[in-house]
Amino acid sequence: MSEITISLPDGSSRSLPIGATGADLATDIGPSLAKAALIVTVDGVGQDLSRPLHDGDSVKVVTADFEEGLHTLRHSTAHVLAQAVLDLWPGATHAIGPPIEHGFYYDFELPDNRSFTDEDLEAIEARMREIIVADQDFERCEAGSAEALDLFAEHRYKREIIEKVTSGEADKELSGEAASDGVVTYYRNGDGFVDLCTGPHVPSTGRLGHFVLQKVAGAYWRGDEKQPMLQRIYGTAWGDKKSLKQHLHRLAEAEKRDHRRLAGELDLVSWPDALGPGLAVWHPKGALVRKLIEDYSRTRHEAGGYDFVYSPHIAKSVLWETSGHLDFYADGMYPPMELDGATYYPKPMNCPFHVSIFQSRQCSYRDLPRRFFELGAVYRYELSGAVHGLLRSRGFTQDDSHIFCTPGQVPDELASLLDFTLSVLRAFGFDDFQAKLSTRPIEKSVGEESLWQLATDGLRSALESAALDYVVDEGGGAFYGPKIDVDVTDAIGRPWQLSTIQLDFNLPERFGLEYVGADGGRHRPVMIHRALMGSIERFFGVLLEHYAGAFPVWLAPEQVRVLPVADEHQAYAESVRDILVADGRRVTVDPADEPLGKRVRAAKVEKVPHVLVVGDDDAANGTVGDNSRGAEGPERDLPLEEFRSRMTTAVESGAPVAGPIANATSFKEQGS
RNA sequence: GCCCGGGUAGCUCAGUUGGUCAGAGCAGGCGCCUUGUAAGCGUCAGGUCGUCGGUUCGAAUCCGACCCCGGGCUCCA
Repeated sequence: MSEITISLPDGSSRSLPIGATGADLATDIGPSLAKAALIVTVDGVGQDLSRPLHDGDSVKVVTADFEEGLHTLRHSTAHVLAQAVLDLWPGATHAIGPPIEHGFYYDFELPDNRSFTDEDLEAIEARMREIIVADQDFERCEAGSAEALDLFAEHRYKREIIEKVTSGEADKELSGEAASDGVVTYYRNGDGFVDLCTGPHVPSTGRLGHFVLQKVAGAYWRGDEKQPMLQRIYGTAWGDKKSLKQHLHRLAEAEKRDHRRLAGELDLVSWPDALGPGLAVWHPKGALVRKLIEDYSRTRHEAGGYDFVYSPHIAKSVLWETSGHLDFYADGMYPPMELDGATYYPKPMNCPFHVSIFQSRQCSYRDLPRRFFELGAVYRYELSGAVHGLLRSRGFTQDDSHIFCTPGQVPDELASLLDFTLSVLRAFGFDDFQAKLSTRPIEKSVGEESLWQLATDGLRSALESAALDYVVDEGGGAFYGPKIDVDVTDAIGRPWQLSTIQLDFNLPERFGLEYVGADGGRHRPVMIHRALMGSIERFFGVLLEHYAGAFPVWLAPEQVRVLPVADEHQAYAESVRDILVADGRRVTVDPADEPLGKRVRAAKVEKVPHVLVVGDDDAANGTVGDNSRGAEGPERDLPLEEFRSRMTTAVESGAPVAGPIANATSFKEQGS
């Protein structure tokens, strides 16, 4: 046999001479593909174009249009980054440099423990471009471990990887960096630059170039805070100039949506230095939106069979000892206060209080499930570097509930809980969900196997009946029970983890919770912790970014602004306002002491959904000119009655009170 | 907590090598203008240059400590 047969993704097959490579295959298919090809996948596994194919291989020629192609391109760009850094700083050493979403990074240690500056980034980028222009081949090599250790004698992190990999101790992250089976693979290019790597890589550096270096950051070696802090350089890389440009544009757009920026611009929330990190104050407009969100939450919970409860912000240490928080969560708690000989802690969670309420009287199975709901403010000592606007703060309010039920009630309770969760999130314009089911950890956990089984099956069938996309994190659950986390995708495609439904077999045990069953005996209830928005503050921040500050009408702090054309229309403007206010709308009048254009602009900048301009014609005819957010231009001579009824429709469709939401997408349109 | 970069008026920022460097625009106050859909004109007021210490004849500028902010890392049972 002098030929091999290769099958292609479209089901066709091709014959090539023995010894033909991926590059040969691409050339055989067509010249433009040959030019665009970066690697091939053989039976789904990436491989350099220069490597030979074998008879019967199922091969895909991969270009930058495929995820694997971009991945390789970014990985190869990371190699060039390392090459440039090692060129420019003799004595520098490189650690790991993987591709990541949208780009890549590489970790380094520089001589004398120095770090990179912004000017360094420019120099590195310039050197990288020289390497790319030189069009150096990426050459795949193999070595025994002793030989490899010798090759990387000057590079302690590479040696550590080789040792870990060859002894079989490598974790997932490291094994991608080197090789397997006693053979170490590495790549060589240019004048002797070598890097440990399993590949594959693009054929030569000339295939790269649509990249920018973005930032320098510190990163612990192997992500362990006990290990040395390395210098990480992040970059982004794409297959062509246009994609790179688009990506940079998206980053700029995301920055414009930053909730911290919008919170200031729209006068919603601020973080005075005097309060301390992670602690915000809510200005009237922000507080109004927050109140609308909270009111909606309360209304839904009231209709959903929840009992409202309240609990204090601090409690004696015994409560936290019983709950176990002082054992496994002390680092996250604010420090204690000594009062009257007792030790009090600010609460990091609401659950022990709700448990206390459950304990306050004897309970029959007929009373279950009991669902306690509280917008409970908690305080957590987040690391100073972790604090981030409203998305990660030290004081926040959970839309927290604890449900106590019998084991038999668990499946139904979970199913209705998940429906409830999704329905509430949809009301805020989220309709793209991704869930994660976390199951029993392999190592220590509490609770009987049958209970874990029941709860995990319950969660799974709830996910399935809600037709929700989900992934399973095997063994990823907490030691005390399985859980579901729900992510939403926002208007520009970013995921946010909001909701959690967490089973707890531990707290009922620790507090000795009981109910009296139908058999007259005492039984232990199952407890479910759940938060839908998670934290009201964080949810508000996510909404602000989701809507880019343009809240839908039902949430907008100011729904309508009336602008009289001149002073003589002030009285009519006020009468329009009064009529709308009587309808329950939030309306202001901006008097004519500035030019109309300026006042229109101010209202637009503040993202008021409806700007009504009223002049002579309007006062005479009972009309308004509606310049609504997102519309192409103003709508003149609109009868006020018509505007009122449109507003009623808009507000009512925005905040459904109960049950499944039929037209969830409509709010998104209003928000745009 | 760790690495890097920052902190000048309410906001956004300019301030060269230490020496008329306390500045601009917007926002705010007061006048004028009376406007038909995204910035009218004039004028006034505003700052312990994050804080505290140091170097210097002299510090927004140099040094140290601390506070706060940003980007990462770690963390988010």
